Amino acid sequence: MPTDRSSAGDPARTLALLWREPGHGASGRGPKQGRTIDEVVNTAVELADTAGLEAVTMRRVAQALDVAPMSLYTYVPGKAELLDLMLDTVYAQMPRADHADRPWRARVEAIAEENRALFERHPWVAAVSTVRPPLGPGLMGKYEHELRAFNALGLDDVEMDAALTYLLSFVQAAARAAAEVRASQHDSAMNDEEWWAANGPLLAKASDATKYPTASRVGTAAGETHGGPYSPDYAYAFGLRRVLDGLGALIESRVGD
Amino acid sequence: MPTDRSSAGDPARTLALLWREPGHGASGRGPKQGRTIDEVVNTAVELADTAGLEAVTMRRVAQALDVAPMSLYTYVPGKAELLDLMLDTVYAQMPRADHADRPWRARVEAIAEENRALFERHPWVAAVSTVRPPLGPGLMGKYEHELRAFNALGLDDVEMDAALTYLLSFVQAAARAAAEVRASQHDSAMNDEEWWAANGPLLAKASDATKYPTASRVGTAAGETHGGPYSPDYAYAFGLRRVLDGLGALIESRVGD
DNA sequence: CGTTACTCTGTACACCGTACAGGATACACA
DNA sequence: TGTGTATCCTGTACGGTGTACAGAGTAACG
Repeated sequence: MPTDRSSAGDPARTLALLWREPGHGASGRGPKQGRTIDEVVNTAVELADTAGLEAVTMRRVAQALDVAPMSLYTYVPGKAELLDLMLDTVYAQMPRADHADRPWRARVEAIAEENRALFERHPWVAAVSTVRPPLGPGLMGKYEHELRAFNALGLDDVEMDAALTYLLSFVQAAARAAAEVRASQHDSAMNDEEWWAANGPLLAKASDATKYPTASRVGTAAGETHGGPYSPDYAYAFGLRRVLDGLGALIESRVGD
Repeated sequence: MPTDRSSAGDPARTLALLWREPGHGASGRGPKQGRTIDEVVNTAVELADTAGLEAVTMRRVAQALDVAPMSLYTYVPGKAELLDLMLDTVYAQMPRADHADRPWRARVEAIAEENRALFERHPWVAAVSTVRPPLGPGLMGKYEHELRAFNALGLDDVEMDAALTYLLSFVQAAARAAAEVRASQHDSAMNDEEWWAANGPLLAKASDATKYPTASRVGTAAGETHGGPYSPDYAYAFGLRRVLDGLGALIESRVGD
């Protein structure tokens, strides 16, 4: 359930919020705000971390801040912009250690790991859309940092962006799948093994192995190996190697390295 | 917004529905159902195709069938199971041409294209979760067909499953991104170019290019090349080459080919 | 000191999935 | 043939969502 992100509403207002420009209530007239934007955003992030993105409702955020729901709209134009601010905040908190002296594979793998850690600490991030990202300081710093991993590899600017997008898209897809697995185990009250045990026999009866020989052989082998129909960890490890090899084919065709 | 899928409720009931087992109202007592399950599912699919997944509500599906909303619950245990049936239905309609005589790259690329076509005809499919897929005839046929592309490449069963999962995950992520771009252009009343034109200058003022030199250089180059912040077509073409190269490194390490 | 801009709040609306109870229907069986 | 009963269909209702709107209170400006 990727929740809606800003893109609606006034882009200028959204940018001003992201960069914390003083605007809006700068005239000073009227009562001061009882909370700060950062308190609102941090509360929402904590709520999302502990209770999931679907728990981030204007009413619940307001309740956590001990404020009436409609008061939030004096801090933020709407929920979409709040999500933008949440995203940029967690982006800003990511580590930015310099990897310049390491070989390119290690650099790229480090970027992947940093993002994997982000999705582990904030699983809800995997569920929100990242086309048209929130152009705040958090994203800019992240983008700058991550692009550097692709420096001096013989790629042109457009290819650098594409390579990074490709890498991040893989990590996000893996994290999304992992989050979906966790969610399905949580709200179905039966874990993967139980589900597999309950569905396997029924499935064998309904579909016969003679009609889908490859599928039943491979599916059974994979299911037994992973202890369920899908293993996020294995999929990430397997996929990351392919991603690195795929980028390697491009990079090594450009520079001897 | 990946909507919830079954996994809740009785797995046996769901499987019986997917395989169209006669069960449930088989006793014949009472009035006959005025619609068929297929009518319900097909109506929901059409609704999703033309108006998006968020338009698929029990009320709207019922209205399209000229039936009271609660009547749907005599055909289907709930919305999650309806989604399972929708998914399996569109899976069943995918082409299954035999690619056995073509080289492996062409086979794998054909699988990618078939899925890309699926996501183009039914954009909502990209938004629903595929861990714990609906184990119906549609999915089984698809799985069987797609696994064959990885036959005789020296991969063991677990690797075949992982390779296919990796490929499909890429295509789905690309389709998701494409759908999100379309959605953001649709509901924000401004297309990517307008958004870029509106945000570019503001962004340049807020963030300065000296602080994010790589980001602004690369971002500008990519934005100008794609006519916006993200080009789904370019990302797909770029990514598919990397995916094939990455799988190639694995495959060619197993068999001389 | 009055005006005015601003914060905060309660109420209300349209929508969602679906639990529940009751009426209509048509087969199974005495 | 009459009756019991399983099933279909329906209307109403509940708790949830984001947020539009109107009003009350507050503090700085002219």
